[in-house]
Amino acid sequence: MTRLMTLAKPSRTENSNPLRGKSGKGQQTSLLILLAAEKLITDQGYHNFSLRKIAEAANITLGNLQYYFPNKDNLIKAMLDNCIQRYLNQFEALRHEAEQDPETQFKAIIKVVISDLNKKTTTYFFPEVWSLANHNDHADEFMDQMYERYRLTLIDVMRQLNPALDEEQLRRLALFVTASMEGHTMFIGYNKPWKKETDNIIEMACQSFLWLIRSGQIPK
Amino acid sequence: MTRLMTLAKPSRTENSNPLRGKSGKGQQTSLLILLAAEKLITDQGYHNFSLRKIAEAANITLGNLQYYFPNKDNLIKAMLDNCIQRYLNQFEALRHEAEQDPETQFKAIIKVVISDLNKKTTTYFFPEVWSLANHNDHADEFMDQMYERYRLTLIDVMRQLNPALDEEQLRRLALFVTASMEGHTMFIGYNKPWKKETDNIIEMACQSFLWLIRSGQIPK
Amino acid sequence: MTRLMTLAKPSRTENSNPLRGKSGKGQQTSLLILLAAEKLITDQGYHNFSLRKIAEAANITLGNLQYYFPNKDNLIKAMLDNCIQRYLNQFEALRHEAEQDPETQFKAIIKVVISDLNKKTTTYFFPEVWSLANHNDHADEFMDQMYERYRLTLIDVMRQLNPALDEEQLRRLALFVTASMEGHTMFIGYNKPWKKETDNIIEMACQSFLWLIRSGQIPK
Amino acid sequence: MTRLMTLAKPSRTENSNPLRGKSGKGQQTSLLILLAAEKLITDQGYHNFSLRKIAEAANITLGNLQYYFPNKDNLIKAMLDNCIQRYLNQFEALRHEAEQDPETQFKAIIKVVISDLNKKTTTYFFPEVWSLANHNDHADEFMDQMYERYRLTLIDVMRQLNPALDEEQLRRLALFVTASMEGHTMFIGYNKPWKKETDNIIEMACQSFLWLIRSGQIPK
DNA sequence: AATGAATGAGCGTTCATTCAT
DNA sequence: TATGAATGAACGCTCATTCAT
Repeated sequence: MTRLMTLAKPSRTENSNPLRGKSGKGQQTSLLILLAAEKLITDQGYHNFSLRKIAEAANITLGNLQYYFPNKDNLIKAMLDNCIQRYLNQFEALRHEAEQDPETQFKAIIKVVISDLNKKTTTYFFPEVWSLANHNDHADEFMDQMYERYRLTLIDVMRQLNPALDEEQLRRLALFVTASMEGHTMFIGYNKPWKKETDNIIEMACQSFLWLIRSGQIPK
Repeated sequence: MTRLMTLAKPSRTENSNPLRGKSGKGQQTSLLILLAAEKLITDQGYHNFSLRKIAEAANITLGNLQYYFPNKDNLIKAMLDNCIQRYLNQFEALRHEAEQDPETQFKAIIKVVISDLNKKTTTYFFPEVWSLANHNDHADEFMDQMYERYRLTLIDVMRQLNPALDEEQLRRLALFVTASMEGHTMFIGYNKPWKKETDNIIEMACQSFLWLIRSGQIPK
Repeated sequence: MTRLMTLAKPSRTENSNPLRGKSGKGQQTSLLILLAAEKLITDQGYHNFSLRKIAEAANITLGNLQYYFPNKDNLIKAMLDNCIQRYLNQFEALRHEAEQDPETQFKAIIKVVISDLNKKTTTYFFPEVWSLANHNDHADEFMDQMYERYRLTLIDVMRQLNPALDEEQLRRLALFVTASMEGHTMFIGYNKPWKKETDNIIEMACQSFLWLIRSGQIPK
Repeated sequence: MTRLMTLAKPSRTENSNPLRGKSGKGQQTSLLILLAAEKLITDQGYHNFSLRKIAEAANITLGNLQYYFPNKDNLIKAMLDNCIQRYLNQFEALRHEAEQDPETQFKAIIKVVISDLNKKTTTYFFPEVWSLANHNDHADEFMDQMYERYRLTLIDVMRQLNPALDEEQLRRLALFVTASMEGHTMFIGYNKPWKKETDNIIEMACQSFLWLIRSGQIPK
C-alpha cells in the first residue's frame, strides 16, 4: 500500500476513465454503472457491493456491466475516481469564493463541511471508504488525494488568519481541523442520534479552531 | 433502527452471553470464537467476515461454531457485546484514576485516547464498526452504548474544570471532544501517513479543548 | 513442472485420498464423484470437464461436491490418483502371472496391452491425459508414475529373454516398446478406422519387438 | 462422426479458406487469426482455446474475428485446414527427395519424423488434436487425411525395400510404423523426461522397422 | 459438545454469440 | 472491414444454514 503525500495529481485521475465507452452510448452506460455503484455502496455498504446488484440497479445485464469494467477492482477504482472529482471541485469552489475577510470565509467553510455530514451520501459513503482504505489500495489513494486537496483549501485561509504561522504549522493545523470534523460524521450525520446538535457543533468548532489558529501555539 | 440515547444497560450486555456454553469447556470455546471473530474483522474487514474463516481461525469445525452461535447475526452481536466490556472497563479506570488536579487528569485522558488510535486494533476495528453501524442494529447499539460511557467519563472531569457549565453544555462539549478525537483515526492511526504527528495532535487537542471548556462559550 | 524420473512412490499415491469422507457415507460419495469425473472426462473430454457436470452425473449438488473436493485441481489430482491404482494393479498382475516361458509371457503382455486400446475408456481417457500432462502437473506426475511401473513390468520379462542386455539397454528397450504401443491408440482404438487391424498390429509388434530384444543391438 | 478412409481430397481442403477475406487485407487478417489460434492451442491447450484469447493474440477485436469466422467450430475447421497443408507439403518433400537408395531414404524419413517430436509445436499440438479428434469431427477428419498422406509416403519407400510385399501388407506396415512413432511424442518430446533418448529411439526404430519390412512376415 | 454431510443461493469471471453501426 | 455494445449461459468458488449423528 503506497501512500501519496504529494499533491493530488489531476492528470492521474482524469485518464482513469473506463477503457470501454468510446461511443456516446457507451459513455452513458459507463456513467450509469458508476452512479449505481456509488448508490449501492452508500445504501447497503461495501459488504453488499456486488456486481449483480449494481447491474440490476443500473438496469443492465451483468454481462454488459463486465464489458465496461472487466473486473470488480477496476470498477471500484473507476467509481472512486469518478467520485473524487466532485469533491475536488467543491474544494476548488470554496477556495476561490467571493473575496471576504478570512474569518468569514473560514467560518463558511467549516459550516459547509460540517453541514455536509448530515447528508445521507456523506454519512453512509465515507465510513465505507474509511474501512475500505484499510484493505484496498484504490480507496487508500482516494483518501490521500481527497484530503490533501481539502487541507490545502483550509491552509490558504488559515495563512491569512495568522500570517505568523509557518508552512509546517499550517499543515499540522489543517490536519487537526479536517480530521476533527470528519469525526463528527458518525454522531451528527444523517439519521444519527445527535443530528440536531449540528449547529452547536459548528459553533464550537469555529470558536475553538479560530482560537487555536490565532493563539499561534502550534507545535513546530 | 432504534436508538438508545439512555445510559448503557449493563443488565442487557451481561446476559448476552451465548446461549450455549454454560459449562467450563463451552465458555472457553465460546470465547475463543469471539476473539477469532474480532481478530478477523480487524485483519480482513467485515466484507471478509465469514463463519468459515472464523471457525478455521478458532481451530474448530464450522458445525461446532454454529452450535454456539446458531447464525451470523447472533455471533456479531455476541462479539460486540464481548468487545464493549473492555472499553467500558477502560473508561471506568480513567474515571477513578488517582486523584489529581482536573487539568492533569483531562490531559491524561486525551493522551490515552489519541495514543490508542495508533494501535492496529483501534485503527482497523473502529472504521469497520462505524460502517457496520449504518447497516446493522447491533453495531449501532454498540456504538451508542460505548460512546455514551466514554462521554460520561469526560463530563466528570470537565465539570471540575469549569463548574459554571450546566449539564446540557457538558454533554455538548463531551460530544464535540470525543467525536473530534475519533476523526483522527484514519489519519494518525496504525500504518497511516500522519502517524508521526500523533504527539502534535495531542498537544493541539489539549490546548483547544481546554480553552473551549474554560471559555464557557458553549451553546445553550 | 517437476518431473519424477524415480520409481513410483506408492506411499505418495495412497494417502492422497480426499480430506473429507471419513464416515462410510462420505467415502461412498467421494468415490461416486471420482468415478463420475472419470466417466465425464472420457465421454466428453477435458474441455467439458466441469464441476457442475460431474455433480449432475454423480447425482449430488454442486455444493456437496465442493464439500468433498474444495477445488477443481484437488479433484483432478484425486481422480488421477484413484485411477492410477487400477493400472498399477494390472501391471503387478501381469508381472506375477503363472510361470511361463518368457516369450509366451512377453507376447501375452503385448497382446493384453494392445487389445486394451480397443476399449473406449482407454481410447478416450489417455489422449486427454496426454494433452493435460502438457499443462497440468498432476497429470504429468500421473504419467510419469504409471509408465514407469509399466516399463518395469516389461523389463522383468525382457531380461529373461536376453540376459546379455544391461540395465540401461533394458530401460531403453522398455521405453521404445511401451511408447510404440501407446501410439496405436489413436488408430486402432475404440471407434477408430483401423480397429479391425488390431490383431495384425499385435503380431507385427510381437515379431519386431522380439527380434529387437534378441538381436541385442540396443544402443549403449 | 463420419470417417474418411479414402485419400486426402485436395479439392476439399483448398476451398476451405474462410468465407471472408477474398481481398488482400482480408486474407492477411484471416491468416493472422489462424496462426494465433494454432499458437494458442499449442501454448495453452484446447481447454483454453477461446475466441477472445485468439482475438487478443491476433491483436484484433473480438467482433472482427467473428466477422471472419462466424463461429468457433468454423474457426477450428479453418485452423486445421490451414495447418494440414504444411504437413502434406512436408510429406511431399520427403517423397520426392534426392534419389538415394531406399534404405538411406527410409532412415532419413524416420529420423526426420522422430526428431520432429522434439519441437514444442509437435509435442504440444498433436496431443490436443488426438484428444479433440475423439469429440470433434473436423479434428477427426484432419487426422484421417494427414496420416493417410503420411502413410503413403512411407509405402512408396517400403515398396522399394521389399518388392514382394503386396499393397495390403504395405498399408499394414505403414500403419504400424507411423503409429509406433507417434507414440513417442509424450516421452521424448519437448520438455519430456526422455528427450535425451531421441537418437537411441531413432536407431531402434530404424533397425526394427527395417527388419520387419525385409522379413516379409507381415500378416496377409 | 462436536463433527460431518448436504443444500441452495450468490459471488466474480469468462465465454460464444448476436447485432447495430 | 472493422468496432463497440449487449445478452445469457456457464464456470469455479464461497457462503450461511440445516440436519443427522
